[in-house]
Amino acid sequence: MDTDIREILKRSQLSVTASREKILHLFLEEAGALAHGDIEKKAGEKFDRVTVYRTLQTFVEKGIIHTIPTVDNSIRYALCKDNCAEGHHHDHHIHFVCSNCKNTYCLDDIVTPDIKLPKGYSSSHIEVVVEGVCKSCS
Amino acid sequence: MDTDIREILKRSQLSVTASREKILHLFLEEAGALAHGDIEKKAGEKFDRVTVYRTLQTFVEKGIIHTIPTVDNSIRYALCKDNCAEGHHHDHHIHFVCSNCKNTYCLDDIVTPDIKLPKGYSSSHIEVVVEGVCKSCS
DNA sequence: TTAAAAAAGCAACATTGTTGCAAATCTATT
DNA sequence: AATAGATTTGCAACAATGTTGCTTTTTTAA
Repeated sequence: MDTDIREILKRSQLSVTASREKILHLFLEEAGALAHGDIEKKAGEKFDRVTVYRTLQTFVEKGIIHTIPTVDNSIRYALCKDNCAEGHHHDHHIHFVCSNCKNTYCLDDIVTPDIKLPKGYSSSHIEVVVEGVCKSCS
Repeated sequence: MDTDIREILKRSQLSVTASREKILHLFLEEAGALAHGDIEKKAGEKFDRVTVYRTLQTFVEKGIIHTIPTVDNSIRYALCKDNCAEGHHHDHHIHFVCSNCKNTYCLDDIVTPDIKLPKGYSSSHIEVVVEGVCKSCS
C-alpha cells in the first residue's frame, strides 16, 4: 500500500511528503468521499489546516481526486479511478449520497446518461447525484 | 408584481415584511439562480446579513425556493416553479451552469432521467447538473 | 388601536478558506 | 552520503462566511 501511494505521487510528479502520503492513504482506505473537515479529523492534529487545503488542491489539479457537487455547503472529494489526466477530469460516473449514513460514494460502473437540452444549449459535462439508501444501510 | 409577491408569501403563511418582499422580488426578476452573496449585493446595504440568511432558510422550508448543488463552495437558490409543498421539494428538472457567464439556470422542461442503480441501492431523489454554454452565450 | 406574535437588527462568536513569508523537508546531483 | 536548489510546510494574520442570543421593531389579528 505504501508503495502504491509513492507510485501515485511520483506518477503525478509530486514530491513524496508525510502529509501527502497520509492524506492519500485516507482516500485509499476510505470507501466513500471525504470533505475537508473529515480529513482534518482523521489526520489527527498532525497537519496544519493550510497544508490540507493545499494538498487537496494539488491532488485535484493532478487528477488524483475529483470534487463532488453537494447541496449543502461542503466540497467532497473522492479518488479518481480512471486515470484522470492533469487538469482534465473525465469521470463520467454518477455519485450516490446515502440519506441514512450520510456517506457519498462513487458508483463507478454507472455512466452518466445523455441529456437532451433545449435549442441553443450545449453541454460539456454532466454531473449526476442520486440520493437514497446505500447497500450497507438497506 | 407586488401583488404576486404578497400572494406567494401569504400562501406560504409568512408575514409580509420588507426584506421578504425585496428578496422574493429579486428571484422573480432574475432568470438564473442566486447565491447568498448575490442577494446581499443586489439588495444593497438595506438588510442585515443575518436577515438574508434567515429569509433564504425560511423560503426553502416553505418551498418557495430550492437549493442547487454546486462543485464550488456556494449554495445557489432558485424559485420553485411547480408548487413545492412545505418541506417537500419535488422539483424534477435539471440544472444548467454556463461555463461562460457562470449563471445557473433551471431547465424546467427537462426532467431528470431514470438511473439504474446497482443491487442494494434505492433512490429517493436525483440531481442533474449540466455544465456547458447557455443560450445567451452561444 | 392595541396586545401578542413574529421578524429584524445588532453584537459577538464560530467556522471555513486565503495569503505571505520564514523554516523545514525533499530531490537530484555530485 | 553530503550538499545545493527547489519545493513544501507551518505559522500568523487576515478575510469571508455562517451562527446564536437577545433587544427592538414591525406585523398580524382581534
